Amino acid sequence: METYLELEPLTTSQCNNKLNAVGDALYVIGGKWKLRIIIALKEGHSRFNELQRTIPGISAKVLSQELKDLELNGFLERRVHADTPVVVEYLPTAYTATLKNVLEALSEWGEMHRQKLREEGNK
Amino acid sequence: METYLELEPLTTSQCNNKLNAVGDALYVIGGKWKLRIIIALKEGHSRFNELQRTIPGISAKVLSQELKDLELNGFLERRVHADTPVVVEYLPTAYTATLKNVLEALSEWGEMHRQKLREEGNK
DNA sequence: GTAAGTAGTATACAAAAGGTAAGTAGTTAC
DNA sequence: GTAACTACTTACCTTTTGTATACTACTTAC
Repeated sequence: METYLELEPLTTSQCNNKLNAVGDALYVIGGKWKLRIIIALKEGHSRFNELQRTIPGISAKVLSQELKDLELNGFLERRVHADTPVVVEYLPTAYTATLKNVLEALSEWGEMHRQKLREEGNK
Repeated sequence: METYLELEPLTTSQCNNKLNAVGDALYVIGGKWKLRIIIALKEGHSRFNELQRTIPGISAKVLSQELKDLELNGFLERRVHADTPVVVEYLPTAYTATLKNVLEALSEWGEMHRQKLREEGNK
């Protein structure tokens, strides 16, 4: 369509692919809690109440919803141990490991951004 | 606190830092549209209606809101050319460039995820 | 028996995010 | 003058997300 600007590195369709890919990613790992939960899982927190304590501000209802969502999308396995005290474990799957680069990039950028805000606050 | 698992690479405070950093990042670039708009800006689309055409599904209201937000957070510069037909340009700033790794990681992961979904659909 | 911990669900409500449709105010084209 | 394009704003509505509180059901501790 309108490619009237001198330097446009991507074609319209390539640009749309990139837009869609980022959209797809945000669709499954976007939102306030998904990545936080995934990080907590990767750190070894596997029990419901433990996760709720680890992630500040999340309610039982939202945690429950998000865990179901993450299970549906293949990011975790819900393992129920039907022993005397019923214990439920949420464990990250191999697919979760594919998010490594995303998590690193986001966490690095987030730290950098926080640093920037701190500096601006001191002005 | 509970470091009962054999392999826990981060301390509790390091884990919290990571959680917070990702939270900070999602706070400014999360949501349905922010990254899409940033990508469109980086592709050289700079005018309001052009952006609206480039980003499928966004309304004028939401685009307007998000542009204000992005400007406040230093991701773009709003340049008004007060010539006869008033032209407004939205231009990505140098700070936007710091998102490079984040965008690449997200777009790569998104493509991979889409591929996975396609394969599962064919089963 | 009472309190606290396990893993949640139910219910009601509030707030935030996002979407629709129309309007404004000016310019340009025919 | 009428239609279309520029860059939005406004009012209203729906959907999503989150909060708060209570409740189930079972176990362990005192």
